[in-house]
Amino acid sequence: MPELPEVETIRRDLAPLVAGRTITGVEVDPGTLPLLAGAPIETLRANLVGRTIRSLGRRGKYLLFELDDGRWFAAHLRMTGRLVWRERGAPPEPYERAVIQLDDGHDLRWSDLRKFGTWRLHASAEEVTAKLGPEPIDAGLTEAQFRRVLEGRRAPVKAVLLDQRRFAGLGNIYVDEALYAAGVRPDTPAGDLSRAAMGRLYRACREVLERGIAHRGASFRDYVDGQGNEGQQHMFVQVFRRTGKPCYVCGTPIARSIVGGRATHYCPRCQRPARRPRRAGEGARRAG
DNA sequence: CGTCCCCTGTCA
DNA sequence: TGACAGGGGACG
Repeated sequence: MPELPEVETIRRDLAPLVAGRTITGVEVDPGTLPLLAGAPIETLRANLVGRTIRSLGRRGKYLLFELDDGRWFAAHLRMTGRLVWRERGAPPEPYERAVIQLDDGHDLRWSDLRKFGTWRLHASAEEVTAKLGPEPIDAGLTEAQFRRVLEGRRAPVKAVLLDQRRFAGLGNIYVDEALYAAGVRPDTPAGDLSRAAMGRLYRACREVLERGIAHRGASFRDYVDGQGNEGQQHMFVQVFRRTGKPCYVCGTPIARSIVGGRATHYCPRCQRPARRPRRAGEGARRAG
């Protein structure tokens, strides 16, 4: 469910509420096995209870609790996960699967309809982020570095943008929105994009993520922020789940297809195929 | 790389 | 009843 803007909104909500708090209890519904990826709940509890939370960070779509023993507790909400701050004794959230109790009388309530979310304890922050690419909104990510990730790739540009090892934080909503804003067709082989198109895409990725944060995330279905409230970004999308509705720019009906295994929405007129088709003999080239 | 799968619910 | 759902890991 949540992509970078949604996770960042939750982080900003919860960070001041959990920083400096000590964890006094951890309860997990035993029916929610995927959450711990096989690790015994007793082990997790032993490692968390008594620890004080130094800070709450985020990398890509991971929420990262920095603990006072130097370790990091990483939570990933996957499709339907929620994490909200509640007073102890408040009624359970819908599909509540786990509770982290804090020493100030509040709980972090973890709910997850589809049970895809994951919790894991890491020895270092680097261990969490080792497999993740840069975030498109990283201040240090230059346009040239962005292009380098796309260059030479035969995979659809949408698949490259969704691959968290290439770039961290983009998901299905923001990728479709970024490709629309850049005027790029999602199934274009990434390496076929012109330099100018890559530049537009670089800026579009940053803009859609920043706009998503400004609107506190997109609540199409399950997402809520750290207080349980919906975001606003779903009211501003240009193409995502607008299949058959007119493009806001040219009026052409928004098309839907499958790219990278995901439902994909685009304007067939505003988003042109690559202007730089691959030449003979270029087909086998690959980038590292 | 694409495909299947995890799980549970909603919608056509 | 079947298709589909803000994700990602395993597989071939």
